[in-house]
Amino acid sequence: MSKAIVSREQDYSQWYNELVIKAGLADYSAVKGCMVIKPYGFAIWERMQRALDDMFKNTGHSNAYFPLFIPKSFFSKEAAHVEGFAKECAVVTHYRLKNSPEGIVVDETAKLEEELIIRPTSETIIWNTYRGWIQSYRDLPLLINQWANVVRWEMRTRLFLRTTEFLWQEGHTAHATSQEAVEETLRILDIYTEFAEKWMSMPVVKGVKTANERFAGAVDTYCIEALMQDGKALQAGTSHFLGQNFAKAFDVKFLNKEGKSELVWATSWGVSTRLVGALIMTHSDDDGLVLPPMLAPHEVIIVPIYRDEEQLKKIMEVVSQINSELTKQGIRVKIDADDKHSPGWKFAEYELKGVPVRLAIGPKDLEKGTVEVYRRDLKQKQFVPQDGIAPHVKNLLSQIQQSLYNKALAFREQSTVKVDDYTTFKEVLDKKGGFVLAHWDGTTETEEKIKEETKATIRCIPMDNQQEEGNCIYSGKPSKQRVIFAKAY
RNA sequence: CGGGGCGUAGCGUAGCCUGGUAUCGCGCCUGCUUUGGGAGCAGGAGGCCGUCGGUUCAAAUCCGGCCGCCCCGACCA
Repeated sequence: MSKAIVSREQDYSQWYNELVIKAGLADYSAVKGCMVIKPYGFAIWERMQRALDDMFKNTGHSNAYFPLFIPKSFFSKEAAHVEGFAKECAVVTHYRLKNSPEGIVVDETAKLEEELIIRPTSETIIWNTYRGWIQSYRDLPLLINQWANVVRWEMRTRLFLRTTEFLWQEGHTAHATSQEAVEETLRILDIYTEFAEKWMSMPVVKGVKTANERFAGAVDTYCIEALMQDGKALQAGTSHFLGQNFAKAFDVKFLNKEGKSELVWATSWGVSTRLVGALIMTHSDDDGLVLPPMLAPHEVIIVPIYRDEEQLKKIMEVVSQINSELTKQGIRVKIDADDKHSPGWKFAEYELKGVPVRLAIGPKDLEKGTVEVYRRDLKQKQFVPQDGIAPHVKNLLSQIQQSLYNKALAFREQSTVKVDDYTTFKEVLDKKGGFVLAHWDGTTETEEKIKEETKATIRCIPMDNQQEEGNCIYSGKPSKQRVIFAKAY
């Protein structure tokens, strides 16, 4: 089977789909809109989970687990929240099947008294629970995260980027004061930023969503926005300051130090398996996946090259030695001494899978005491002495991690333009895409109009945005700052 | 839900217009030779041509219904 994939230039979305399938990250499933995450794809997600989980734990959060099902009545308690999610909820109405002449059918006598919603997010069930957990200021802050699956019945799906069921983490915290809750919201936004930039080598813009793009039920939604290689923006994570909206809806109060009863302040925040899609679209090329070492299931693949068993044995002595040196440095190594494929096949395969560094060791290396070192991102080969290989590779991996970030950042910078008139605005979005920095009058009406006419939305108002007098690109009304417009995933 | 495309071996496909024994490549099995960029040769296995119905002596091919998937758009992380 030829595993060559279509080029990005030819058809970007086909490139993406083929890459996901051929690199063995995921498969389509028997259920429309749902995917099977295959071991290699899941391994990447597991590395993401571990890194994020450590960061959450280091900032005082604990994991817990809440039910998949949410009573329908819970959902209707927060008005904006229901409205935001009502259109995409899967609903469980019955709890039994039975045999019939037509085969297995739903047993109509087994109807649930109250329908259960399959969680699209867990605010409601969690806040209903928190009511029982919080009585006094001593119970606060309550800092909880859960790793879970959620279901949102989307009209159109795309592997990792938008599937009907997806995996994520959702943090839900309760605080005594508004200020504390806002601080938490921003602390998490910083964690997401650090994760995206350090681990994924993916530069992001931190910002605030406009009213239009805000989470249903939030007072403020903060986000990190990344730019993909095709010039489209991707929201990589969100952190919400929920104010007292859910506390009001679920009557969650605490007694403060003065013995007075107050509503608690809340946050919620999440990132999902969508990040795997973001990772793919940020770094990969026409030969396949390119993974940043810190998230790659294997940082190094070692391919021995040999003619016969005897030679393999000799080469494997060197391979084992190198493997143990690398492993001692904490590097994740895979050795592929399999006889079923030729070295050439393996080279292509591990390039497709994005393994950052490949070491090839053959008879010539035995003679010369060298190793062929190949780096996936730049497709460069060099011969390096076996002596001192571990520090060399260690250094190379961190160079790759940094270089991927630099490259992605350079791309984003060159794809970010300031625009001051609507004609140019449309032209840029049409031809080039990318982030367009433009003045906006702050109204939802203008935002909607622009969206209708150009398909571009306001991705965010960047944090610490430079204040600058100007006129709205659409209405001409005065504006104090530029916001980021882009077409988005 | 609208528009487009597709359904033939595990995967990718030809054949369909103009009906008559189902094509090719990859993969798989056996053997030998190979192995530093997706190895070569020889032999072999594998098909209710998505599904239901119609037309016909005869249907992968023509006609109709249904089902499924992918892509583009509206909705959204």
